[in-house]
Amino acid sequence: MVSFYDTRRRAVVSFEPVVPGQVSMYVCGPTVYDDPHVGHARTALTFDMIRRYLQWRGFNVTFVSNITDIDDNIIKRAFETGTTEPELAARYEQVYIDQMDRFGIAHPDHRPHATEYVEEMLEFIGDLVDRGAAYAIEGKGVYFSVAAHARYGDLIGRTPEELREGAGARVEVDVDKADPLDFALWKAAKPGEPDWNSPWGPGRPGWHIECVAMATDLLGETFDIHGGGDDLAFPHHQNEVAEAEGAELGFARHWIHGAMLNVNGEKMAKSLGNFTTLSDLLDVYEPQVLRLLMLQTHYRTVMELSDDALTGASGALDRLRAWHRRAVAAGVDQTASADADAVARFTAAMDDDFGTPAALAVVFDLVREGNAALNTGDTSRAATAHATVCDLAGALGLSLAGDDQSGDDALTEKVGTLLVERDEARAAKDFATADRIRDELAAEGIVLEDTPDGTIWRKT
RNA sequence: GCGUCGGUGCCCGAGUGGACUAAGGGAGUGGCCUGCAAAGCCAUGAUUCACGGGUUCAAAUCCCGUCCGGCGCUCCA
Repeated sequence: MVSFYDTRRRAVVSFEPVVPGQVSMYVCGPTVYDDPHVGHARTALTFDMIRRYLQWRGFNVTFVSNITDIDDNIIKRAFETGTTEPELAARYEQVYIDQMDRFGIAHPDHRPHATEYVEEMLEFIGDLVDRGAAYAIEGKGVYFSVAAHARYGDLIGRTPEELREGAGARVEVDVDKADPLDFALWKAAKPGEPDWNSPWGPGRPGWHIECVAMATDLLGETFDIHGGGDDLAFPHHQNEVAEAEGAELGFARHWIHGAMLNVNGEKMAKSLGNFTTLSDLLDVYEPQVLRLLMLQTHYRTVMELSDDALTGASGALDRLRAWHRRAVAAGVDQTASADADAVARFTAAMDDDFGTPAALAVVFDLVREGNAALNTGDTSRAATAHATVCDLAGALGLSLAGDDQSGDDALTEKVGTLLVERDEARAAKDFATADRIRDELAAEGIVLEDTPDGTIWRKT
């Protein structure tokens, strides 16, 4: 049975969806005002992995991930760059989608936008006000009353009292609020800011209310999993919980948070000068290298990004691909069925809080087994290993095929001709000529591998 | 300051009471294979898991203390 760490319950729990066989999950997406960085990619990958695994495991998954297309940062950035908020948001949303596509993150089933849900949010805020869980402050907006939610803080294991002590430690407290912990549901518009009409005057929705409105609209009042980056647990997710429960919605049954990504021991952030956009990184390293590196670290462990780590993952990916090339060249039966024992080990690792590092260890063990089998000519065992590796790696979103070179017919023909020449030279023991051809190809980035079943070539 | 998570080999990084191998990957070294390479296989690599105490028949894993670091404390994936 699938189990995972539930942030709110602070324990690994067995997972049983509300509707057997169906999983509904909502993951907080980005606020689109800048290029996505590698940290965004990690969170996206974490939930992409969870989604793919649950699907591989046989669940029918409905995956929702939003776009926050109106907020303070968007307004500020639009002003700075002399554009409008909708234009800015649309532009960066496209950049986000493009880069995540490039990284191999599957599209969500629904990608709602905050600005499409203002009606629902206003209705929701009105309900909270009617219930006495929220109050308006003239000229400022509408606030949620944390006093109405006794469990406030439970998502991060703190009590309201403890949180009050911390409130104001870094940010000035608004003296108009009834409680320092109260937060905005609706923000009154300042001059020049985009606004929507509401019973409390023109303004725009607060951040937390967006996700509650979108998640419950698309997934129902109660759904299975709510995810997001670890830094969102408080206040964002905590406030979502307060709002939803203030309106007596079942809301998320489980909370999953992905750990941050650090560079040189520090969180990736522009202010620290260690900000790497996903685009820049993928210009240097293949998407699959980054995916493999991230999967080799457990999703709840703070991960370190460095060139050494990326280079290491690149080597690991090469190993996977070399095995695949070799197996295919050896003509193993590609319709062989998977090794049930290995699949069981993989499943056990993944069922235990999505243990991708241990799951990958199973895959690499199979690669060694398969290579050893080919060394001894045991193609049957190699075929089983090959089929299993393909299945399991595929479940994690890893493809063994690598860059397809078949598209470049001219190159294929040219290399093919040279390889024939080289084979003839080798047969005649004219190694000087054979090596000269190999060197020429190497100079063009073509690496040769001689196997008993012929020579394989690939681009580096 | 308060809270929380963590410090494992040259590097990345699993493992949270017990055996089997402190997983797996990268790098290194030795061997095999190869005409030579590449790929691959085998072997080797922490007698030890920040440091100091403690509990236990048994600790990387639990407890206490110290040092160091990440994240959160209403911008944040």
